[in-house]
Order: sequence, then structure tokens, then C-alpha cells
Amino acid sequence: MATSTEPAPTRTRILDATAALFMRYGYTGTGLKQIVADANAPFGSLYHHFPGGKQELGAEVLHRSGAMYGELVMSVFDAAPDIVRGVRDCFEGAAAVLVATDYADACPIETVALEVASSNEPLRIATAEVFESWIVAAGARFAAAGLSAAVARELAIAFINLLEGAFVLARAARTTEALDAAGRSAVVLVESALAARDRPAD
Amino acid sequence: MATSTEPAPTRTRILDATAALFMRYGYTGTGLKQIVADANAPFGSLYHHFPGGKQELGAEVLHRSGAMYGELVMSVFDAAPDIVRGVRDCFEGAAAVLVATDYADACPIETVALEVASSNEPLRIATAEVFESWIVAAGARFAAAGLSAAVARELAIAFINLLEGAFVLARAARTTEALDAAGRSAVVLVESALAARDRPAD
DNA sequence: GTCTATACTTTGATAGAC
DNA sequence: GTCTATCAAAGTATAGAC
Repeated sequence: MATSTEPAPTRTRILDATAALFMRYGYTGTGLKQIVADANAPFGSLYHHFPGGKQELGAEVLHRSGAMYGELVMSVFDAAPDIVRGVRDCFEGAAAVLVATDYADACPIETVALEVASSNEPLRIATAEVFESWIVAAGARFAAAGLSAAVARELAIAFINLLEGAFVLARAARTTEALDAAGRSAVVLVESALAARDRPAD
Repeated sequence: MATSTEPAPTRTRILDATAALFMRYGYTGTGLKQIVADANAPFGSLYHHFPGGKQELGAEVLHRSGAMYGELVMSVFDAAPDIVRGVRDCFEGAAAVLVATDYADACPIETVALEVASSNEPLRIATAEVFESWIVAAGARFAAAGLSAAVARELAIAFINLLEGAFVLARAARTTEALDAAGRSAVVLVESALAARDRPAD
């Protein structure tokens, strides 16, 4: 090790800058020149670290941002006293971040996922892998609450569906109304599943 | 009137072609050259009919596609014998269209909405207007079922949240799983609201 | 209103000096 | 590994003949 408190290396700065730009402007809306400008990196370094160009960089950013965001949401989940409270906290936290960032920082995958779904197969697969990992992670929390694997997975999908859908409406309207409604909807769904669990006669 | 069964005029062909391209490739991913090529229109005609260029064309496409898609969904809603069945039919119909179009034709607004939310204020407003019109239209159906205006609006938002969120996951995974789960979630939410209506002691 | 040709900018990508 | 210069292609937009 050379010195302490070293600044982030070029490669990491490029990844961070790209992740931030993807959230706001999407994949096609983000230019490589803007990425290296934001990352304070020379243009050549980008192709040195990512020989596959924009697509290789994009795939790594999706996996990295997806893992980080998933861990962030799950940490909110796990910090709550119970699962219903955890679900509610996720939506409240997402709304707070959205307001604090002027409705820019929502989901780091969603915009890119829609852009590439019908035009870039490697990146489409990357977004699918991220979403699947989130479904598995959230499903594990619901299963830990005593729900069957099938119900837990369905609840996890509903949770993500509501979050992603609300991000679209909230960013468009510049209001947290959709996110607030989504949080209450998610709570109803979880409570309904828990009630069915305690009423096995169904 | 000259002849009957006239082909669509240039202006309409441009609007139709743009709407189709926006769904698959988004706003920044759709080039004006590709639009006129798909519309079989000369390049100059685009700026003749839309002097404001890509942004003016985009705004008109968003409003037009938004109105058409809203009417399509509401027609499915209204054709059902009851509101629960109507909600379910919407998700099943959306899944069928998605599969039939190889996971390309989902929501005509969503991709563009995320792309422009933080980068193009006029278009962001256009997408917000479309979503609000959908909330009002769907809310009217829930209110007609005897739910209060507040509950009806919240259900409408949940319905759209689930649909938009499921479109993201379904297109990414190339599976209808998220859409199927969203449909069942929406039914649970509607039934829960109807049960509360019939149990005013709450 | 239709259509062609073109101007100007930005894009992703490459070459090669250091 | 860093950085500059540059390329070919695609992007939006405009001018002007018909």
C-alpha cells in the first residue's frame, strides 16, 4: 500500500459516474464523453479499463449498481422490527431520497432496463439478472416470516412491481403521491398474506 | 373528398411510426431518420408538420399514444361483468400483447417518461399529464363501484403502479411472471377495498 | 405540401505518443 | 496506465427546388 486515504482509482470513478448518469439520463442518453468528464478521467482510460466499450461498461455498472441498491433496500428491510414495518420503511425511504435529489435518484436499473429490453440483448440479460437477484433477496425476507416459498416470491415481485411502477409516476409528476400509495398497497398485500398464513383453513 | 379508403396522410404515418419506435427504443434511442424511414415520409415533411422538431413531435405522440392506450385499457375494464374481473382482464390482456409482440409492446409512455424525467421538462410534463388522465379514468371506475373518491384514486394509482412495474420486470426477464403476479396483487387490493366498503364499522 | 441535399454537432471508437 | 488527437457514423436541423 502506498498512501492512506487514496482517492478512488480511475476505474472506480468511471463506474460511479456512469451509474449516476444512467439514473438520470438512461443508457442512450448518457455519452461516453460526459462519463469521462464527470469522472475526471481521460478518454483513453475508459477503453483501457473497458475494452468492450459502452456495452461492457454498461453491463458492469448494472451489476454493480444493482447489487449496491439491493443491499441498501435489504438493509432498510432488516433494520425494521417486523416485516410490515420494513416494507413501509422502504417506500418512505425511497420517497425521501427522491425528494432530496429533486426526483432524480430512483432505481438505478429501471430506465436502462426499458431502453435495452428490445435493442441490446447482453444488457437486457444483465437487467434481468439484477431484478431476479432482488426477487430472491426480498423473497427470503418474506419466507423468513413464515410464508411459503411461492407466496414469498409472489410478494417479493409485488413489492418490486409497486416500487418500480411508483418510481415512474413519481418522477413524472414530481410528487411522492404514487410512492406513498404504493407503500400502503404493499402493506395491505403483506398483511393479507400474513393473515392467510395464520388462517390455514383457507 | 377525393377517393375512398385513402391511405393515412403523411402526418399520421409519422405519428404512428414514432409511437411504435418510442415503445421499443425510447426517446433518445429513436432517430428522426428512422422515423421518416418507417413512416415512408420524406425528411422535410417531418419539419413541415412539426416545426418544433423532435420535441414537438414527441409531445404530440405522448398525448396521442397516452389517450389511445388509456381508452384501450378502459374498454377492457368496461367490458367485464364486474370490477374485479375487469382488473384481472387488464393484466391478462397486457400479458397476451407482450407475448404476441415478443415483449416489445408494453406501455407507450413508460420508457420515455423515465428518460425525460430529469432532462426534458416539456416532455416530462406531457408524461405526467398522461398518467394523471389514466389515474382519473381508472379512479372513476372504482368510484362507480361505490368506493370513496380517496380510496378510488389510491386504487387507481396502485393499479397503474403494478402494471408499469410489471412491464419493466416482464420485458427484462421475457416472462409474464411479474405481470401474472401483478394481476393477482391488484385483485387482492380491490377485493380488500370492497370488503372495507361493506364493513363501514372500520 | 412534397422531397432532396446538405450543414452542423455529437456520438462511439481508435491510434499512437508519453 | 495516462492522455491527446482524430475518425467514421449517426444525430438533429435547415435551405431551397419543385
